[in-house]
Amino acid sequence: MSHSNLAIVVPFPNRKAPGPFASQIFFRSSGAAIAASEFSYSRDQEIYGEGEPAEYVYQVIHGAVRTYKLLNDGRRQIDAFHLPGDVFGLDSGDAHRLTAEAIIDTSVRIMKRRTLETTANADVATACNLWRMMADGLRRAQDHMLLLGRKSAVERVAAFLLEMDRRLSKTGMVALPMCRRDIGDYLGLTLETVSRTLSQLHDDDILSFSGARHIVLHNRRRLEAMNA
Amino acid sequence: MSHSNLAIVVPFPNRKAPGPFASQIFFRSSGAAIAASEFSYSRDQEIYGEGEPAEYVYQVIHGAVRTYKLLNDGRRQIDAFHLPGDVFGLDSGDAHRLTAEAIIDTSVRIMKRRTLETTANADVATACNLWRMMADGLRRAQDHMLLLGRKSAVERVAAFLLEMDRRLSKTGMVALPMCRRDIGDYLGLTLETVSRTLSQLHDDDILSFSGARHIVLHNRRRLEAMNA
DNA sequence: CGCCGGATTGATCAGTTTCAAGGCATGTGG
DNA sequence: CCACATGCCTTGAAACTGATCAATCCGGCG
Repeated sequence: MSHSNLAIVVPFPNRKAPGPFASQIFFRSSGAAIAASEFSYSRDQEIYGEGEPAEYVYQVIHGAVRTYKLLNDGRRQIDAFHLPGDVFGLDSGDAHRLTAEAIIDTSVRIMKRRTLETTANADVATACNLWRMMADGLRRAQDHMLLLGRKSAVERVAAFLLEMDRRLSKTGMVALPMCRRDIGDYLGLTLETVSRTLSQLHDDDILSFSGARHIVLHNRRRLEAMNA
Repeated sequence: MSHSNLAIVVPFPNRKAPGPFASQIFFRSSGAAIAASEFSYSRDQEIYGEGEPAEYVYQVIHGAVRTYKLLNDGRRQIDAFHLPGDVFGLDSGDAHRLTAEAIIDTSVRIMKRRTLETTANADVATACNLWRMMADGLRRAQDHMLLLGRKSAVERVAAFLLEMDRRLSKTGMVALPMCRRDIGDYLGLTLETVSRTLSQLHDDDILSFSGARHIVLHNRRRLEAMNA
């Protein structure tokens, strides 16, 4: 799989983005070609650190990745969860502005930034796709600022559940790769508040559990109404 | 001034960005040319609304602009304040995702998105500048998510003061164009909390007032320490 | 079977919001 | 030129939401 020819193609440009930097990257034998390799990371392993030179762009093959920022005293804000198909590490000038870690065992495809830049300079389609991915990231960040700045705990958790349902629900079941603390650090809440809110939604028959990380949504409409 | 030839040029690519979409746009007689016009808006006038087709990109000439999102019940999150030189309206695919309003009487330079796109397709320098502006916006959003999700009221206000000091302090005096409510809606606080926090910083001799909207910072180091 | 990390739940606490009153500056009209 | 109206800002007191501290509890795994 490594060192194959690669081009960036967005299969359905008009479809709603399924997640952060949502465009899919597919292998293709013709057209602009970019060398790519596969890498694997185990649970909690760092992929890159804030401030490190940003040499590569990544696409999740399977697993899940969190990107975050820290304050001196350890407070953490998770910027985004990256799921299979998502591209991350594209934001960044010379240096990464976030830390990226595997949430669970994860494999990624990596591409050299420089190669990507060169390709984008020559190939308008590639440039457009990169632009679209960047714009998606910005849109997500803007929506998330509204959540962090103005939504209540229930509204945040409802938004999170709907996002995850949309992005990783296969069989009507949401299988969360991340722990309660990660969810809290994504939503600007404590893990206890996340847990309490989920329990409350369970009591209200809006969802049910099969183990803490497997959730079935029973009433998306009510969740959407809560999302404000 | 209207319908002059225009090209996007970043004067000091390596300098720290002074604000959102910080690159400066200058008139130039040669090189890629884009028709631009000037427009004026009075205090509180809407420039564009969320959901409207995004036909233009804007650059503040003088004045100040807020871009924000609303929830159904009127809760508001201000995404950014745009000051002279700043470009806004660049995020957006076909439709604006934010509402833009003049905070005070404001004049802007407008450029057609399509023209800009066409130019960017042909001119690598223009494309790079657009990319840089977009990346700056994303970086700002990421920093702001950390603030909204994890910082205390004092830390938020300290961050705001340092940002405004950097961006619009001429004579050591920060002349704020926006009211306390705007500041609150930017920082995810109420206007009362903003006011109380500023009073507290005044009591601690970190700043002084010449009227509510003219602030002199006396101890940037302490503010920076508070910024966490 | 028992261990261990993660999750839940409870009780209390703190920070911020909310509600309410009053002050100050600006500008307008008498 | 002054009085008053208006909008913004400050300040106070009380209420509330979510955080913190502290036990369990549960489930997956050795």
